[in-house]
Amino acid sequence: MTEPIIVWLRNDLRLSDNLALYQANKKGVPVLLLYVLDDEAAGTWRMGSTSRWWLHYSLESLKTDLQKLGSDVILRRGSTVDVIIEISRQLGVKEIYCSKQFEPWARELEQILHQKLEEYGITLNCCAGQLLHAPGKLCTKIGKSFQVYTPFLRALTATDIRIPKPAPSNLLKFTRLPQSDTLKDWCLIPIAPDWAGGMRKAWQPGETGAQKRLNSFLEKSAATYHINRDRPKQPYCTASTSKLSPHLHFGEITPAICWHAAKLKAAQDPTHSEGLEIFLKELAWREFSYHLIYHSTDLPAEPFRKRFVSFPWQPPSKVRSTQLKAWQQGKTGYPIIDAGLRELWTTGWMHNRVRMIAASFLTKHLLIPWQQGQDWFWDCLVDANLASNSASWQWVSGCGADAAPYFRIFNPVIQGQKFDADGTYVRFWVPEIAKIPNKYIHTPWLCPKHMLDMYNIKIGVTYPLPIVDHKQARDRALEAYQFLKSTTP
DNA sequence: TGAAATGTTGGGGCG
DNA sequence: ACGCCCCAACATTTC
Repeated sequence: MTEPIIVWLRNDLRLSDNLALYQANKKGVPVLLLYVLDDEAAGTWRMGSTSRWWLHYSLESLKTDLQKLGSDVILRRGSTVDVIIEISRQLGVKEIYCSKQFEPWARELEQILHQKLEEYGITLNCCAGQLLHAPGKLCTKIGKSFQVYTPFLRALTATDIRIPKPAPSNLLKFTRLPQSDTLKDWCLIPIAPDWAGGMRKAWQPGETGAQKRLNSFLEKSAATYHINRDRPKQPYCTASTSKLSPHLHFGEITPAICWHAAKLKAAQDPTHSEGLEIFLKELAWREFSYHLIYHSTDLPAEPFRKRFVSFPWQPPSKVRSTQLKAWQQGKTGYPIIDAGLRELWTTGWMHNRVRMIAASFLTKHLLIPWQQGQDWFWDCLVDANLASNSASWQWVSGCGADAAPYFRIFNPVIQGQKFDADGTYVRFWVPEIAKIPNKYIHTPWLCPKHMLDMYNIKIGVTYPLPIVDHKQARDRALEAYQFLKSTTP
């Protein structure tokens, strides 16, 4: 009886372009797929409730796909190291394949596992795949890591992107399957209360859903992506953006697949090339985030630009907690911000432009530390990704790599008027002010009283007054940022 | 992948 | 006819 190879699945819940699976399967011996839910290893960054919701359906979808090949995935909870060693010894496994993952805790886990397995004479093969290039590979001419996005992008596009591997057409069956949990055991989806209605409406987790999303993006949205990506219009519908982020995060599709598909489409149809150029740049931002967290493992906790360590954030207080809560619940009194936070709460996702506006508001108008926003996003986002989340929060608040300058403070009114000119987005997510005409949809507090009376809207009662005055908040933020000038970089 | 303040220009109304 | 003022519209700079 041949002993099987274990393919330890992590954020690579797919069959196509899965290098670990592909290489293991080439060996011609039975392949045992294993997923371990290990909250301990992830520590602070254990999956949030929304990610867990996604995970449930992503695994379910994977199971369905595997069943078509007569296979399945073993589910276990607990310490990854213990589980893998237990199963390996039980079945006499000599070789394990997995995808490399680059979160600091995941790298640590990989290292520990590697050592432990060595003691038992078991080999751990970590394959690349979740990124276009292994972080650490791209560096400047003098061998340093990139601090700025544009040169990083140049280096990235100058390098060949690997060709995706096909999904295996058959897997050797393994009959002596070890004990497995069921998805139900893990209680990943909410029962009472069931808060996931909006998520179900918005998403189809899993590899099939990911491929559908990519295809519909390439067909329907890519041509105008460079223009429409900044406009958060239609809720739930195929948006002007790709909405691939959660699929990419869970590895239901790889950036390499997206990259080549976009390149191919642009070559076939030149009218799509301008939009697709921008799409590729967005994939590169994702890479850049991983590049940053690879070289700065404290990125989720500490400002990249160290002079921000002593930045005068608003100290914890009752006022600050109240403001944070208003922001989280979408009750700041600024329609575009409230719409964004409510979209996040309902669907587990927020449009990119709105993420920037909302993050700028939290860190600059409210002077609340970016980590607080990061934590909220971590728990609410279906695409919660340690690298992107921390790099982006730092970017917005001015302390990140190649960050937005500190004085770039979004005016939530102007941003709303610019990118949600007809108020479609705001009206959907903030229905209590939906009847207000366009002219005042982003400034309901300026709407003439007789109109508000007509619509039965009471600003300060049925919809909040702005929790801070824009001008005052802006001046306060600029003042707070003043000290950075005198500090050495 | 800003916004606001400040500076400049040029057309039109007007004496 | 001409200068003056007003103020968009656009450009520059400052935060």
